[in-house]
Amino acid sequence: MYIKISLMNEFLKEFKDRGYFYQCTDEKSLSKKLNEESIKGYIGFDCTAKSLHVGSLLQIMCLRLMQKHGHRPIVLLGGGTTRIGDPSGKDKTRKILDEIEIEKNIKSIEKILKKFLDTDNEKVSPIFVNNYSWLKNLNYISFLRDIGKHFTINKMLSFDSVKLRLEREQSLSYMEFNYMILQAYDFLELNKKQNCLLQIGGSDQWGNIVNGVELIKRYSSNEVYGLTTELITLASGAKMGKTENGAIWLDKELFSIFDYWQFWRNTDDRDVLKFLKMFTDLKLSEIETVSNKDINEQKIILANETTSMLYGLDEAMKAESIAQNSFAGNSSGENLPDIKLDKSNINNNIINLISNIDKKLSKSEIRRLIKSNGIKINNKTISDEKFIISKELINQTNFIKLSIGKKKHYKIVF
RNA sequence: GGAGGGGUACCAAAGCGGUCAAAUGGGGCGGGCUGUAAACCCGUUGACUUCGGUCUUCGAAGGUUCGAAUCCUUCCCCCUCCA
Repeated sequence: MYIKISLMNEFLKEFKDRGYFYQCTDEKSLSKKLNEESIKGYIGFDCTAKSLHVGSLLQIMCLRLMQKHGHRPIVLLGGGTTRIGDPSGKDKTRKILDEIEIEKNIKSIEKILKKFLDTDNEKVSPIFVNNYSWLKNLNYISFLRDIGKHFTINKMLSFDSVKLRLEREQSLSYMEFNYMILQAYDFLELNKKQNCLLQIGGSDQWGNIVNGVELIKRYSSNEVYGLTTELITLASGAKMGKTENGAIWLDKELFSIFDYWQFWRNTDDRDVLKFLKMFTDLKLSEIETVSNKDINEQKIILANETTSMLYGLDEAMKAESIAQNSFAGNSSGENLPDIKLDKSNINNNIINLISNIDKKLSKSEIRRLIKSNGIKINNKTISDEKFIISKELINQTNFIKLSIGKKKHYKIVF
């Protein structure tokens, strides 16, 4: 298993050095292959949501890394498999989405991926495929005969995705049970049509990936490879990219650029170095230099790198200056993005005003916030829930600054 | 198909006729300490409120009762064992 460093392929080496690597079906042979030629490799994305979130970022980084080393990524948008639902890591059967929604999701997800990937260089530009195009026409009987015969139930039952579900006594439908076969079939299809030799996925995809590799071996005797990435565990034990208020979306409509920057800025000390390696383009040698800096500076670098990768340098800089401005003591909030409110909010009650800004907050919650000193107007704590937003509060430049807690600041323009 | 167990707030889990808007833990939120970190401490965690209260919640629908998360009936869902 051990490979001399000198012989190890550059792509694989970086894959490991950056902490992506979890396991590989045949590392030595894959390394050799990658050294010999430029190959195509694929990653499948689920299309249950209208956007991707930070949880998919590692996979996206893998696609970028392939490009960087001259290999061509295939992005499989699971229009077909999303109709089934992957049981891996799930306790319950997911909602099954309707077709129109899935198609919509696919389009917007593709758009996001294109922001991350190099689409100009023809040799490595990503190939987008939708497995619905081949899955929809499958004939059940011939599929069972050609593909189904290569799978034994005995083995399928031994895969974690199935085993765990059964052990926990949660039901697993026959439909979901078939998911792994379909994913294996996807790989076969991509191998046949695109000569795709590699599938990358999260470590929870190992079973599905191995199935594909073995199916191809049996079906066509081709040798293909599977590679999985480390499951990202945060120091706090929480899941990466999920907060109480929802996912960290890679789409400014769903999650603002500033909040995205803030997400990275607020990284746990213990995760900073790991994230710099995983989610930035900084060279490992640069990261070493960075890691000697003050921890908060490191976080700013991390936030700038990740934000500019998705939204461009200008936006990242803007976010940084907003942050500096709103967290540096008694700033006026000048640089915050404008939130326009109707003039009728002048002379309105503070509770109504906040409720108009953040629809998710109930009035009871706002009252609670006021009681516990969580609300500020122009940096002054408001302790009276009957407080009226008077004209006098609005400053020369025609806005007021509203702070909810320590981290949420709004510039309200009338 | 038969026998049993169970469905309680974001999650887990108590309650088993009134004192239950519902113990406790986790999570979340706010405050304190700090570094926009962690750990720790405090508060809070159904909605609306003129702060007096009012309204809606314990799988669903009915019923008994002055009064139900708690008792009864029917239905739906989950699990275990037997066939």
